[in-house]
Amino acid sequence: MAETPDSLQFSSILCTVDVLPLRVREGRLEIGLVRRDKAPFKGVLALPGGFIRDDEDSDTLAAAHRIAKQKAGVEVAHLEQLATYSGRQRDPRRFSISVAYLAIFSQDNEVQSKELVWFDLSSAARELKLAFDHQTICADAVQRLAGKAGYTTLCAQFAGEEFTLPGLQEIYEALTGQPVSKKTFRRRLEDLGWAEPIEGKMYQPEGRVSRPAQIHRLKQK
Amino acid sequence: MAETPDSLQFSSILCTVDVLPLRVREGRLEIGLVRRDKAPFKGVLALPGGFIRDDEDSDTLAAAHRIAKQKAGVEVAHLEQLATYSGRQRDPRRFSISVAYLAIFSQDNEVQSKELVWFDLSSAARELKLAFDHQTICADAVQRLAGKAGYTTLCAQFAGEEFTLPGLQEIYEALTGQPVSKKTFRRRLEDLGWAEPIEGKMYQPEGRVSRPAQIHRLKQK
DNA sequence: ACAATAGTGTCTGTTAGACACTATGCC
DNA sequence: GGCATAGTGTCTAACAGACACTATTGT
Repeated sequence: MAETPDSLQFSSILCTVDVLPLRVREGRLEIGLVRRDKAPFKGVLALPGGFIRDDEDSDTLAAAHRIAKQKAGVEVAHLEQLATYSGRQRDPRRFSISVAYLAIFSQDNEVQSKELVWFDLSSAARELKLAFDHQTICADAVQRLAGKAGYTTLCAQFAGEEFTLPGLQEIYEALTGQPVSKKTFRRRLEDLGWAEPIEGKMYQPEGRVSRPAQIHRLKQK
Repeated sequence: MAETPDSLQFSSILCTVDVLPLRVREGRLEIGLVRRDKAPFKGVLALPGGFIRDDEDSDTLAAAHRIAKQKAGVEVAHLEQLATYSGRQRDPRRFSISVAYLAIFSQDNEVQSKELVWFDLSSAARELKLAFDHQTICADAVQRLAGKAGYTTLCAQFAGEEFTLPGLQEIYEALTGQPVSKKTFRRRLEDLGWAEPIEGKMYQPEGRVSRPAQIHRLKQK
């Protein structure tokens, strides 16, 4: 790694982190965007982001945590690195590097933020005009989420501590964009074996006239 | 992204790229490492890497290309971003960011390099003492390669322009670490449909007494 | 003919999905 | 009982893997 003289080690590269605030509402996968209040791209929709503070942040994950908390007001359930975007062209000012993180907000505690505006993620990736290369980043996120929904506990991150199987399935379908048969979904869950029922705890929404659903949680270990 | 005053935009963050030179030889997935000739970690095995030159490199991918070419001597068949590693602790000098790239060298043109020393990747990830957090990076690479071997053209990148199905299967097994039944492997390939035989072109190694194998290539489009 | 590897045909156990059925809550 | 949703049983068609078979080369 150390190939260049010390004089080169202070670079003029912009080091930033962008977060993709994500949630599932009413069966739709949504992303929270902000309207930029500064140049460049003033007034344009963008991912929330910020410079890495090498004095405050211990690493880029910590920077993502700081930015997510600051923009969303609540603690993020799960942060996961998506990819890093860079180039001399992507920021009109100069060469920039941005490490992008998926920031998953669970249905447990609603985001209360005046800054964030929520959009359907796949629409944002296809139709919205976003600042920098943020549209590309959103498109990559769609891919990643669909790919990992099946064989990881990602869906449960969106759900929160406790969840019902119909609720989890709704999240799964929002992430993949595909409907699944109820039986198939539950069988796969059974096989993976990372969920367990909370004995005797049921979920019945306000004024809903139907059989209540068994509440589950992630197994520890 | 622009939240801080201009004075903060020149950071003292070390921006680097690390490449993971990868190849398959005799059914083993190997990684090429260098022995560092400078501090920190002088004399220790490490991934080849270098600082991002914001004047020469158009982005981190270009930087990875430059470094791969420089260390390996030949053109790399495929470069793919793995992840980004960062922190105030990982480099003893100061806060550093490193974007890691998988650099796949095909069996078409052998790497001729005095600098690179080749190790079994999974052993390197488990047993070798490497500089910085390079051991973690190698472990992540093992995961990524095993995961993507099945449903992408990754194996074909290792093979090169033209390949035989037995050869491709050997690569697949090296990446996943698992044997596959010949029938299953070929059926999957058939279903995915991204390979096609080159009519009439066969492969017969020097002095091998056996039926020759049909040579294939990737379909365009 | 034989050794060695390429490539195929077929059988069988497993799995995904459709669909119909039962269960349980509130009115 | 009726409605709505939760959860299960079962059948079928597709698929994966094992294994044995055929094919093609050089000696």
